[in-house]
Amino acid sequence: MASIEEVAREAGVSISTVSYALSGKRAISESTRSRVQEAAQRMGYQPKASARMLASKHSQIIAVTAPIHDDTDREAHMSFALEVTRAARTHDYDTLLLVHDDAIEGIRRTAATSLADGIIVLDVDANDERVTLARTIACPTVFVGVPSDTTGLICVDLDFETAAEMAIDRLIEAGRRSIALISHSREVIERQQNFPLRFSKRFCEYAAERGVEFAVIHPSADSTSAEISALLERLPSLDGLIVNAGPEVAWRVVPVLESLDRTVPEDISIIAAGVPYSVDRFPIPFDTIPLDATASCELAVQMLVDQIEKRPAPQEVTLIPPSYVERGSVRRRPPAQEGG
Amino acid sequence: MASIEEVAREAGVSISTVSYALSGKRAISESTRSRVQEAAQRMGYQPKASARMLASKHSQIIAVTAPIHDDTDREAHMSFALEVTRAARTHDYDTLLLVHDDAIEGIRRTAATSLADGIIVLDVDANDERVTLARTIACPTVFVGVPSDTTGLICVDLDFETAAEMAIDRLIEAGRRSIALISHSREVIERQQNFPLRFSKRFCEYAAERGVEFAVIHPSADSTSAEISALLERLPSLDGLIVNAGPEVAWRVVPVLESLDRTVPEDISIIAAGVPYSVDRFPIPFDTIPLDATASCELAVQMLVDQIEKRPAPQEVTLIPPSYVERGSVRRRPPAQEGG
DNA sequence: CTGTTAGCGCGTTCAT
DNA sequence: ATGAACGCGCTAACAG
Repeated sequence: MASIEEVAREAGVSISTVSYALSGKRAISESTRSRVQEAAQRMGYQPKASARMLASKHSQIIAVTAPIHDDTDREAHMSFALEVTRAARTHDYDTLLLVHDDAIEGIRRTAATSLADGIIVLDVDANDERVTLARTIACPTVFVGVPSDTTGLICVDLDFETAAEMAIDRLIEAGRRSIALISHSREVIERQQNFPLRFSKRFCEYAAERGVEFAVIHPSADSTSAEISALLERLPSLDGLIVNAGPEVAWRVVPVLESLDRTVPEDISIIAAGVPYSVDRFPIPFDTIPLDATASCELAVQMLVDQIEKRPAPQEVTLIPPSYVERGSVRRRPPAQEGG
Repeated sequence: MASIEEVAREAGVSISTVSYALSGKRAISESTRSRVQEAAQRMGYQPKASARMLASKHSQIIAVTAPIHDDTDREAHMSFALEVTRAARTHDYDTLLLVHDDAIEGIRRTAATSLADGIIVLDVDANDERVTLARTIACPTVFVGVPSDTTGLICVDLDFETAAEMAIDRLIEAGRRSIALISHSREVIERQQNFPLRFSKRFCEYAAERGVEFAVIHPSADSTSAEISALLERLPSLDGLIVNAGPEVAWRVVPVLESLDRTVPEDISIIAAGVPYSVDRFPIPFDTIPLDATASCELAVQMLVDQIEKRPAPQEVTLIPPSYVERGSVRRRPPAQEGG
């Protein structure tokens, strides 16, 4: 309510002195500074956001675009939005949520009106329309996720390729030789959400490289049981599973396997990889290569703020190295009797 | 990028003419208006948000506070945040997300700096600290949820009391005489999140009124099975269940009942009431009295915008009448053989 | 009734 | 440490 002018009067100094005293952008004698600060305190002075924005050319607002599809995991979405917001606050930014069906409109508008100083793009598809847009607007943008053409973009994400390798390595180390990937549903794949694609692509390549038998399925929550049954018919000697799918699917895996007379982790060892939810409280907790929303978002916000504040952002794509958390769903198997 | 001045020059008129032509707040001859509009279009003119805010004293921004606890249902949270955002856009407002641990700070700051024109409060506890704060700030506020003392507040929510009655009535109509409520976890209750309290309170009152046997349990996801077993020992003739709990609990109910040799809906009929998630794809879809995020949020935003734009908001508390959706989880039971 | 001039809102920052 | 210009759009008051 109180304006800078009233504070100035109260403290018996000029307006600019108040501004400098409070912002610290110029040296002010200790006595005046404290008088000013007390006056500001007393009157509950808060600079009007609009005036500050107009004068400083910074809104201290970051727009977050998170389009919602029917198949999006809202829980994961919320976690990322939450973490972006948290991280932004540590840099003194607020976040504007753009979840409208027309993401393009929101981005264009917030950028064109200088409502937002920068943009965080969540849930990136391989050929995301927001990619093209990001190149045309003059507003710092960071993608949490990696589209297929990253030219001129700044992207942050878990290193899904290495995660896939790591998961396979672990299973092979445990003596597993027939490994399947339970990937995301067909809808997600068709929409070309990119991290499931990247993960499954590298899974296939690397499994072939390492010379193990492998397969990929794309169940939805409803079809989990049927798809796993079919999988076991195709790969009767299946002894390793990597789960890179939504929680609804993931948490049905063990019950389904048990109904098919397979024990976990003895008959079949399981790793959840690149999943943003916690698998602690599953019937059998899975070894996990977590998709850490906090880490991705903090890094993304950091890079965005660097861009906004003109610190040069060095590289286009930053991949976060995966980590491995053991919880007992992978067990060493005695070497199979060779050749039957 | 282009300013109003450049548009004025391009169109060969004064700045104010441009403003009036674009805002429509005064009549402008058709010829000039179209010239102005074309010029604005051509130059991609968008008024700078900060300047507009400063001049108009409106930010066109609504702050949304949604504190996250360990036990909050992030999916539901996201749905509400999403719906508020959608609704806000239809009134030409954007939404600022306040999920910081310190909700108070966020509210105070956005209100004091006039960053936000109004505030939507989600996930309201019975004695929510944000209630006191809302009374002290001069910023329009609407609560989605009803705290215990609503003096001077504007609140919108599902009518949980009537929902409880409706669920009981339905079960009694179906010949059920021993009804339990599966309520939210103990953590939620201890935090005094208010709608579970309101629902279970009315459930007990009304069940007693109607003269049926009743009980309430508060399982967490992990303890669902154990708590339901115990419930059946306490109420061996249990034949009706009302579920007002999170999805993790809800979706375990049927498997647990089946493991205890109870069939649904024959032995035990079930209604999900006041839940914000879809129960369509449960093993057995439940009859539902939905907690409709869209309806609540649209109404809340409408009332907030009315307040902001000084249309008088008449009442303190607006309760949305519940609706009943049949999906086949309630079945009429032949009248029990009286007295054994 | 249409168009213009002028002043405002409120911090920030340069030049003195 | 201060006065004054500035950022940019809105709108009341005035003129044609």
